[in-house]
Amino acid sequence: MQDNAVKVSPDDARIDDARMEFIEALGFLVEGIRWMPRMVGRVLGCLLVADGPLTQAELRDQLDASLGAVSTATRTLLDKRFALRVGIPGSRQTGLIIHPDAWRNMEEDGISGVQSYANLALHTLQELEDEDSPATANLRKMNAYFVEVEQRMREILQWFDEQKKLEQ
Amino acid sequence: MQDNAVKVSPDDARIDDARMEFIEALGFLVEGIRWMPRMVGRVLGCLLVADGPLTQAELRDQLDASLGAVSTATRTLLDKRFALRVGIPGSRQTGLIIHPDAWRNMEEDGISGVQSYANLALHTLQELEDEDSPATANLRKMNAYFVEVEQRMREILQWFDEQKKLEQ
DNA sequence: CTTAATTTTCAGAAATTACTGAAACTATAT
DNA sequence: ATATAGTTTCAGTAATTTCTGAAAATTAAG
Repeated sequence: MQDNAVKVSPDDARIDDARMEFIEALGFLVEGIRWMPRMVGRVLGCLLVADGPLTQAELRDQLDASLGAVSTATRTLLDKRFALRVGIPGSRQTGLIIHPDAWRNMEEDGISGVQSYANLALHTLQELEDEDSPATANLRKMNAYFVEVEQRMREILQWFDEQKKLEQ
Repeated sequence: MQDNAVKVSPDDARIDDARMEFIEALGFLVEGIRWMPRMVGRVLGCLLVADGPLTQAELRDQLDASLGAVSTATRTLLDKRFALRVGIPGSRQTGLIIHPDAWRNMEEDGISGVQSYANLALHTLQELEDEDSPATANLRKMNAYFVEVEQRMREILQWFDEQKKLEQ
């Protein structure tokens, strides 16, 4: 039927536009994170809106980038446990998918950064031998804040674990 | 008394070392944030371990940096509401101190970043017209995560407000 | 083992970032 | 009003980042 063929194509195109917009927008957001080039965000975006594993060659085609850039971005996502490799039986290709725990892993990694700030303040407080000055008051406030943030981040990890339980 | 004079001086030196270490360490931590040069962290560090307002000239001396770099870092800290200007009566100098709500302001700013991620996922979901695919499942998980984080960050703002009430 | 598809690594180029030092600007004390 | 201490801006430079494209390495099928 002609009607059908005419109708489906534009729909598909619109969906592709939405996905491409998402990929580029995520690229910009991720670029706002240190040591996260835009390409990392774009590859992450591709994995998020893909309906199955993607090879690096497919990512290169979708993003019109070099294989080198895709490989580097892929490594970053694997290192950060945002992406996962999956084998494709009967093929020497390696598929990439979004890690099932990508966001939980992101949260987990964030905790160590927050701890660095908390520990730095605490360590300096100890060096200053608890004298009572504006400086030590500042450091105590700094430490209290980052300890509080860490606590909340741990609660988010628990939230993930409860979610997972509910799914099963 | 000689004993006193001999004893106090090394103590002071040790304290200064501790402060300088703090300043440099915070420089490195802050350098880990996009669009935050190390100098911003160092100036922030100076303000945190200072026992009173500092002028830009004093910051330059402590950090052995150029006035230009100090001025730019100062502007960044003022824009982000990490630092506050205080007038010094009878002087044309402007003092800089750590903002009393520095960490609360940091948290507040962080929320808009998290919202960007949540909104991007939601917007793309709407564009994809709630089809039921792996892609939309990914986007729903992404949105749920960032909404959850936003909620926790708002709780931290409340925690700050409660703290402030207790202080008074 | 050989071959071919795929991935990684790396040199070089382009773009960006962050500093210095000097000149321009601002504001206050006299 | 003037002089001067203090601050900002900006051109130039050094360092860093991120990409491309090609060569090297890896891996699995035949």
